[in-house]
Amino acid sequence: MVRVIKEKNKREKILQAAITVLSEKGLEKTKISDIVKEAGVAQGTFYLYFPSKNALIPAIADSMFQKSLEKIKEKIDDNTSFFHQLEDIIDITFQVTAEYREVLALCYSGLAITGVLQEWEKIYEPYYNWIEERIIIAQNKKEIRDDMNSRIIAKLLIELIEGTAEQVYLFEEDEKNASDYHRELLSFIKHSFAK
Amino acid sequence: MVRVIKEKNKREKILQAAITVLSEKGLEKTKISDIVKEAGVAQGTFYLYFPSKNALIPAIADSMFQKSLEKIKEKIDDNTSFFHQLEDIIDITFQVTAEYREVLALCYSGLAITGVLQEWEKIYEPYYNWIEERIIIAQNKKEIRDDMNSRIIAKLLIELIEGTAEQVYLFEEDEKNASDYHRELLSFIKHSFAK
Amino acid sequence: MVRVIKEKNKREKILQAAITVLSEKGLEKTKISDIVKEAGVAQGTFYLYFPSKNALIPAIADSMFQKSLEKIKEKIDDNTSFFHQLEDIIDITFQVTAEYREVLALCYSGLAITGVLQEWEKIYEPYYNWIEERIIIAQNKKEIRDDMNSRIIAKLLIELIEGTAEQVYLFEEDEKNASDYHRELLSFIKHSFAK
Amino acid sequence: MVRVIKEKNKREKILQAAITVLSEKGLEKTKISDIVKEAGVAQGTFYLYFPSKNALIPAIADSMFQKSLEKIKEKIDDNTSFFHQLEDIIDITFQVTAEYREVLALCYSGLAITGVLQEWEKIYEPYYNWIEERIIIAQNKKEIRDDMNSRIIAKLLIELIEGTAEQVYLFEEDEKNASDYHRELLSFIKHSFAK
DNA sequence: TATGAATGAGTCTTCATTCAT
DNA sequence: CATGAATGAAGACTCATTCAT
Repeated sequence: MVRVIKEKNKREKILQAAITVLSEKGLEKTKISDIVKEAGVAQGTFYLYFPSKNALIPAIADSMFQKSLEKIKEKIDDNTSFFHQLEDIIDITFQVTAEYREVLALCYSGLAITGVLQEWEKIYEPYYNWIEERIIIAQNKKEIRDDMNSRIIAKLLIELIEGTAEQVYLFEEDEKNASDYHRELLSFIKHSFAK
Repeated sequence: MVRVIKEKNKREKILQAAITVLSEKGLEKTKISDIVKEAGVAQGTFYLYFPSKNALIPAIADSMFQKSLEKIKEKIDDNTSFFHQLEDIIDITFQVTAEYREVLALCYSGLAITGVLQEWEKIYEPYYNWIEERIIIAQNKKEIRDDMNSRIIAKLLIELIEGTAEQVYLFEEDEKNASDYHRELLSFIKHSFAK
Repeated sequence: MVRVIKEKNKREKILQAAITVLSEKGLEKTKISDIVKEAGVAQGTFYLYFPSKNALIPAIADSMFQKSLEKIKEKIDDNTSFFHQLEDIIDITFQVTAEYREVLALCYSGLAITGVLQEWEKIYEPYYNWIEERIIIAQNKKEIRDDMNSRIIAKLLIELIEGTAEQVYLFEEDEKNASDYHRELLSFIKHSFAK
Repeated sequence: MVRVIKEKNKREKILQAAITVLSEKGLEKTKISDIVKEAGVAQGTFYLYFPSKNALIPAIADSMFQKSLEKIKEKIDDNTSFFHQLEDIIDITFQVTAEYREVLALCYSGLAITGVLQEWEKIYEPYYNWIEERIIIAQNKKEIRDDMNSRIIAKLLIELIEGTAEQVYLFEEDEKNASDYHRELLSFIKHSFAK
């Protein structure tokens, strides 16, 4: 019993160590030896759980994303208005982006480097679906205009929110404008959905 | 004189070769030796024009971006309405993204790798400014609502348009939905700006 | 009881698996993991029966050689003439070489690698002795000339027969000349022994 | 001019260093780093002249063999009798085998390991041809019996001489019997060829 | 005996960069 | 400016072996 828990933890342990080290040093400068040292396992053990260094990136992206989505789903109250939900989503996205900025940058670049851009789509799929649902519900409730392709708009919405959060926390030199971006973003989106 | 021109072109020749090879093979798999072979120069010659391999990425990004912006500026007619200009911008962005999809992915990843994310801002600066100007003009002309921070909205706008284009041409499996995305995007933005 | 038999066979099972895999992949590319997979036992089990990977080679060589010698001894009729016996020996040597060509190549290379060339001598000892006996008997019977060192000639003889078989089945591209070699070899030896 | 000589020497330098080190340590234990240290060049330089570690073996075999054959050809006097020539060939083969025993063992095992046994044939081709010529000449001169396939007998002859030399210098524990082997071998062959 | 997850030492190879010509 | 042979640091990955169960 204890054994099973241990086994399950070993992959997770390596993954967490990888996130830690990669966040600090970036993809190129991170050596497998750094990761296993951080994880407290042997060099060879890494290769029992991951086929290669590059295989880490999608695994991390997936892990990161799971957490974000969980956080969002758990915070959002289905009984509040669509716009209120939107605010919460933006809040959380900004928070998560701020907290994990290095890892996110890593994921973007890593997926591009390793040439598996399509992986993103698979990872995002549940998020797209979940947002689309909210949009359809809001359309049915007549909260927002209904002459839009809910699927595409879900993607644009996520793209816009995450892109803005990245703009603030990854590209911008300081974050003091975060609240301005936040406000403008919300306003921009509200107008887009307004009937 | 002919010689001088040739010499002057050598940097450009290497840059073009780099774009070609990088587009085909991706960042990790592209070796300097591939680039110089493609360019038809000696290995050492590369280092006469670029200080290092990593220095290529910003140079390419810059080159790419110049072309895009030029194309946009030259196509946009200042006398048409803001929304008409918007349509043109979206058109061109989609075109450029489609044409240079691999290079763009490369630029994103490359900038993240080399840790010079702030470079982006410098490169984009003129574009931000130019869009901001259009927004201010449109606000003054009362074409669009004026309760928005023109600077921030310029960034959001560019982010949204480019993000959507990338969605279509980099992440999506096929491009047959391009026109749907195009239409929804335009509609989304129009509603945002509407008074 | 059945269990005991099974256990006893486990070493043999591993040895056979090793022969199979090594014949297919060669020494360098064969991993212990391949062998145990083929044998259907666990990785650690290998080390219950063999102290190391290199220990396989002499074990295989020995096993191979035992079989060959048994086959030869059982086929040879002591009552026939020396030259008739020679023919049979050549026949069998050609057969065995043809059947186990990869394993033989392996044994040669393996013995050289592990630096235990002298092992060969030990393994061949019984064969040398046996051939030498035949030679002495034939000398006593005046079937062949007797001005030769029976010990040395036994070695030369074996060397020549096996070398020729290897020439045909290991080095030659096709085996269609096997019978020519066979005939020339026999004739060559006969003349050597002739009074 | 000096430059050309230098270039030509660098590959040769590495090859000689490889022979030295491999003779001492064997294939498995020899590291590229040992070879380049011995050769006095950089690690990477090795790969400018040889595609891999394994590529050394055929190159060494070839080099070794060239030297032997040259030595033989230069020593043999075409005007002497076939049997006299035979004696010289045996002499030289014994000498060369004694001198380069480790390298020869290496070549045999190495070619087997790397699975390129057929290379041997290509390398030996000129030697086979040269011996065959002598046999044919001797047949024409009626020095030896002419009811033999000169091609095959050339191979058997070489096989027998080299095999015996290896027996003496590679497998035998001490070499004090060398002259006995030498005498028996010559006698064995003479009888084979006798009319 | 049997297992197979874990170990970690060990090395081949790559490739950005340099510099003598 | 141009060359391209030479450099050598650096690290991903392998795999024989061990040992707790």
